[in-house]
Amino acid sequence: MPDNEEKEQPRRRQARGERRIAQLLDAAATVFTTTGYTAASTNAIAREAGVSPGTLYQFFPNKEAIAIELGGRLVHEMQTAYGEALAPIDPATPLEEAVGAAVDRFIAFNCQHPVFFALMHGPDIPGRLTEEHDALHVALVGRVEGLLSSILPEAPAADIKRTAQMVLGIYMAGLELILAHEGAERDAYIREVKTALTRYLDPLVGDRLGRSGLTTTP
Amino acid sequence: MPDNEEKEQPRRRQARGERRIAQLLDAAATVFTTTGYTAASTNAIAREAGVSPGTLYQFFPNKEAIAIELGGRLVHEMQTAYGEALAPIDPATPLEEAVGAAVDRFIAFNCQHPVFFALMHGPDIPGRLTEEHDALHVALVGRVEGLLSSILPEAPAADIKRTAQMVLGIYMAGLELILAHEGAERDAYIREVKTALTRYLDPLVGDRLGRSGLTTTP
DNA sequence: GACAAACACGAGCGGTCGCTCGCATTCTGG
DNA sequence: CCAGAATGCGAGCGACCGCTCGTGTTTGTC
Repeated sequence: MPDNEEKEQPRRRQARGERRIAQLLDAAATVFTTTGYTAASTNAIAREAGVSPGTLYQFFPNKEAIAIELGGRLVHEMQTAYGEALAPIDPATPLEEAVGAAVDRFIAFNCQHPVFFALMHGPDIPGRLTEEHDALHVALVGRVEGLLSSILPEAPAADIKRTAQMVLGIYMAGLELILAHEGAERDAYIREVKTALTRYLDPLVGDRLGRSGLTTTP
Repeated sequence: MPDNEEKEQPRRRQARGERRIAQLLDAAATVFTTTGYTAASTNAIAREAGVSPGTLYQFFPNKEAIAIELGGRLVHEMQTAYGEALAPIDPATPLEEAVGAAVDRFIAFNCQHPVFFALMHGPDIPGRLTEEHDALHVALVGRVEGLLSSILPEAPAADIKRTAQMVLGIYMAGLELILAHEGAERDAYIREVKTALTRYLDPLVGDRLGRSGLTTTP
């Protein structure tokens, strides 16, 4: 069977259809952000997009598929974002700068796409999306682990893993505070998150670089 | 109308009724923990408690009231718990001990009552319960603020507030990790949370106690 | 212009959920 | 012991939600 071009794609989208899809995803983003996934009704999404429920179901087989598609696009964008944010391991740059740059990237992304936080942190997200979120999470943890173990090659893997998880946890907690504030106060919280992460990590990298760490009772 | 004893209390509970209420609240706790508030159905709670839906509604006017009552009791217990955990400001004890003791208290509470975390962190909690949660949160932040400002009397109130919020945020993030693990790994995460909090706060109190803080470029 | 496919509509189907109501059973006070 | 309150039951009501389907309109192709 050499010429079944795709597994299933008897649908030739027109330009109008692509526009509708984007329209519906935008509407879904706002509805999901305000009410969460479960409480969001497909009729409400269609209404927000200015179309009928039937129209919505011409482009998405069910409610979950909307979240999947939306989440998928966000994850894709996120991957490029954190690829730029965490990829280059530059041992020469001081910790504060590295942390600051990474945090700034992620903050910018989450401020541009508030749905992301809402979709990925609700306890009511559909199964398929949970997998994507978990995959993204372990990818992020893996990246941080890679950075940490390149700086601390002698540390046990389990310790590295815990530290990476804590780093992400601290960042997430800070992100919630950051998104809850605006203007100058938001900037202050951004600085505070960077401070917290730097203080948490400084004793680790400080030891290696021969700086004065917080090692007690030498 | 001088003798309307209470606003509304024509209901004289029997011992059996009190037992049923406790039974229903226990059932609600398990259902809420496993499925969250919105997804939890009153019929499921009644089934879990081994009673009929009608019986449930003899003791609670609606689904929200169940969560309210359950949340109220938890908040009450929580208040005594954090009263013991954060009340005594002992400037002599080292930071690590103080943080460690406080964290241990809260961890113990949350491990005994996993509903608390589920109810207070779902995006779908009913309005009245959100108020209780917010009240508890500002109370906790206030306590931490009090502790911090007693140690750092010269620090601006806004900075103290942000630090207190970050402390709670780091703890909450750690709590999620702690609850997600068991046994030795859980203990390791408990230690990690204490480490993170200590490192975050040490430069602040370290300055005051004349220890070597992380103050850069003096 | 003709024809098919893609697009759009919205009433409504099946199902679930919160909650009610009529009635049976058990407890309590006099 | 008995009247009445408290407790218990469970079928089912009304509302909403995800989703469908028959029908009509627009778009691309020849």
